[in-house]
Amino acid sequence: MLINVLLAEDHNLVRNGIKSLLDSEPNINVIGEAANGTQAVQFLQKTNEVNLIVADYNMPGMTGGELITQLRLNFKDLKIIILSMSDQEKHVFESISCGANGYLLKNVSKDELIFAIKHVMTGEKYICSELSLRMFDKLSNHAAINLDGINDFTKRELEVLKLIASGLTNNEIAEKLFTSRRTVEGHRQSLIDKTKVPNSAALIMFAFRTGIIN
Amino acid sequence: MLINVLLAEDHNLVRNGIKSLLDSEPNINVIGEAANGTQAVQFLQKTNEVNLIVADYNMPGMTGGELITQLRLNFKDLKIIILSMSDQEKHVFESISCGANGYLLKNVSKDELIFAIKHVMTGEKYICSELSLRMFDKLSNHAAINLDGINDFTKRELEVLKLIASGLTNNEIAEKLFTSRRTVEGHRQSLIDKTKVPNSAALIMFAFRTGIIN
DNA sequence: TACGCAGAGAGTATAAATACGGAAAATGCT
DNA sequence: AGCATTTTCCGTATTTATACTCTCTGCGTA
Repeated sequence: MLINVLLAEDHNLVRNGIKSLLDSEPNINVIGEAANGTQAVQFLQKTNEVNLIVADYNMPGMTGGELITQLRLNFKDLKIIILSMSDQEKHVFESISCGANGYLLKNVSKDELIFAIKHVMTGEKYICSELSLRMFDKLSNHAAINLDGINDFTKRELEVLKLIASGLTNNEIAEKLFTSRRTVEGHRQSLIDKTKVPNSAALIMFAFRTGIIN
Repeated sequence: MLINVLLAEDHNLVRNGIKSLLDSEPNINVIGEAANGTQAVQFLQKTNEVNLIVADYNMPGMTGGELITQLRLNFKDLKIIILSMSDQEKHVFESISCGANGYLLKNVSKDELIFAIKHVMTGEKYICSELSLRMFDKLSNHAAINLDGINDFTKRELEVLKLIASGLTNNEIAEKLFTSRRTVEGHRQSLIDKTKVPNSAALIMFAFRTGIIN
């Protein structure tokens, strides 16, 4: 199965490098190149042989999100892999939610790029390993503290904690729980004491990190 | 570069299947097989030619975590890839934190298995794409609100937001930023206004969910 | 049964956050 | 350069949170 690839990247040197990498792979054929989003769209309109586009997130003219949206709208079966220098989470989220099938950092290996292309062609999504591991770290940090068992809150305290997090004041919480404001304040206090944080804002941070809230 | 692999898996059929997959790959050589953790350790003690072990998480005799810990302790340079049917997060966390270099679900493709082996041999960690995407979903739930573009904070506001999150009071923040408490309060207020939340606790929640803080 | 202990509930006083209002400085756009 | 907008800054009044201390109740146990 031959995969026809369109390469969209504004820096000549980078584009040529990637092209030569892909050309050395028997099942992958770079049939077009573009230096910006507009060129890429024009190329796709001329021919319908492209299976997959590998596009830089940061190209002049339009943002990565705009490009993806437009591609997804006009070329339904086209697979889209975003190559980016940016490890900013919001770019990853934006790309995927706009319809990209893959998101790779520019420091991926040749092997990973080729695997990603083949994987995406099977209909799956792919996020590069480095980003995956970073997500893993983030999640495991949350989970790790949870296992430390420092936090033994009472049911009532947990109840109050969740209501604080949802933005209610002590008074409102008191009404909801049919008790007095002072009692709620007491619970809030013991939550703060137990977690050894200085105030409510930090309490929410703690609860979030430990996975009590999410 | 030839990679010598030890295959540890208690089900004969599965083990044979994986062996035939790997044998068809030119750079990978399955030099040993084991049906449980003990056999695997014995094999490794007899020869020091194994570069990488592909081991099932659930084998009789010892738990996955125990096996990994023991391998990591006694065979320092050995790369460890865990193959598992379990997508339970805690197994992934446990495996990686015990020293595994990779964690794959048993439904990975041949291509992904081979890529994972090569990737791990370069010294990197690898978690299979399906699990990565699941983590991504988890995190993107938090970040989804981020794309709504409600939040266009000024530099100053972001600075204040992070300090609030770290548990400082308005006064302390004021000192840190060489400004007055009233100014900080103003920033806090506009943060609350912009995010349309009722108070600071909810503000922290918002910031967390949108990925501004982590 | 008496004891200690932990959770729930509460009073008082102080510190801090929030609402409302407004002015100077910086910035962006013709 | 001129205008509108945003950002930064601050004052006063009110509401809310925090600190400290205390009682009451249920529960396990010596």
